[in-house]
Amino acid sequence: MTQGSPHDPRFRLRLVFAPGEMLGPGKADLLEGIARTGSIAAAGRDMGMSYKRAWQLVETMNAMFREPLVESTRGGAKGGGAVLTEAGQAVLTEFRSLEAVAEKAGAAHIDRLQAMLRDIPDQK
Amino acid sequence: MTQGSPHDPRFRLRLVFAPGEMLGPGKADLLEGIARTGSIAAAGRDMGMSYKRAWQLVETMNAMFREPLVESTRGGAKGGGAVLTEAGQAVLTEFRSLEAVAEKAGAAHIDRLQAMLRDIPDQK
DNA sequence: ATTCGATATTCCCATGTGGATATATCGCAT
DNA sequence: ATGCGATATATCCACATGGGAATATCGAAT
Repeated sequence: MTQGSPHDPRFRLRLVFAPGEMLGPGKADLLEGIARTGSIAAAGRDMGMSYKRAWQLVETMNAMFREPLVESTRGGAKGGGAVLTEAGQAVLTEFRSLEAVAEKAGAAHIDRLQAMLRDIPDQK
Repeated sequence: MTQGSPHDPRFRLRLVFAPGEMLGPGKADLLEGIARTGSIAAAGRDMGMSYKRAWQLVETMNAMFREPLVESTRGGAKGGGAVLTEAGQAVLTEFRSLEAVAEKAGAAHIDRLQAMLRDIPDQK
């Protein structure tokens, strides 16, 4: 009887398309952060991720999809920044929807599994 | 238009109940292997996993659930062995069902994401 | 009593993942 | 011209994860 809001921390879903080509919560959160902050560095900071790692994730995402998901600019008044491309928005939306429908579909199973745990965590 | 049979390698789902308490494809495969072979070591070998790791996974599973999922015996004619308890069977079945319904529910989203890849992997 | 095969448990080490750090570059604003 | 802030990129290193190997233990069968 636990209802899964957009981000249920219990439920993690990852798509493995090929070795080294995967999409999961980490990259999704990063895309979200970039969309919100307009910066790779700021997005990384917000989720306690080093800039190096954040940038690496962006690089692999841009490489694995037909069109880049993140567009970045250097220099300028604010030093630069990054924004989601149309493809980036689409991927993010699609993945979030996937998470939502998948978890909703499996909610009953998740609840039954959780009920079998020794110490049932605070539901949410 | 890709149909997800029981084990679609693209789709990986993990439940994170608490730090150190998670259930995903690895443990599920191991449970399956134990049920099939009647041995922790054999199950580990079958999936290229060291006995040490297989045993560790069994240990954590037995610890995190109210009742142990795997019951093991030492000594005897065949040296010993391991079988799934009723709880073990239930957890395995429940998790496989979860994977199935979750993937089926998200199939359209998965296909759309895959279609955006640079090189579309061999569907299956 | 000895053998046998699997579980149980420990120790050491290779590996790689990612953090920290340093540096270079860019372009607008002042 | 200089400063600033973010991207871009490489190098070094701490740490955790897990493999490999070694050892002990168990219980039925011979």
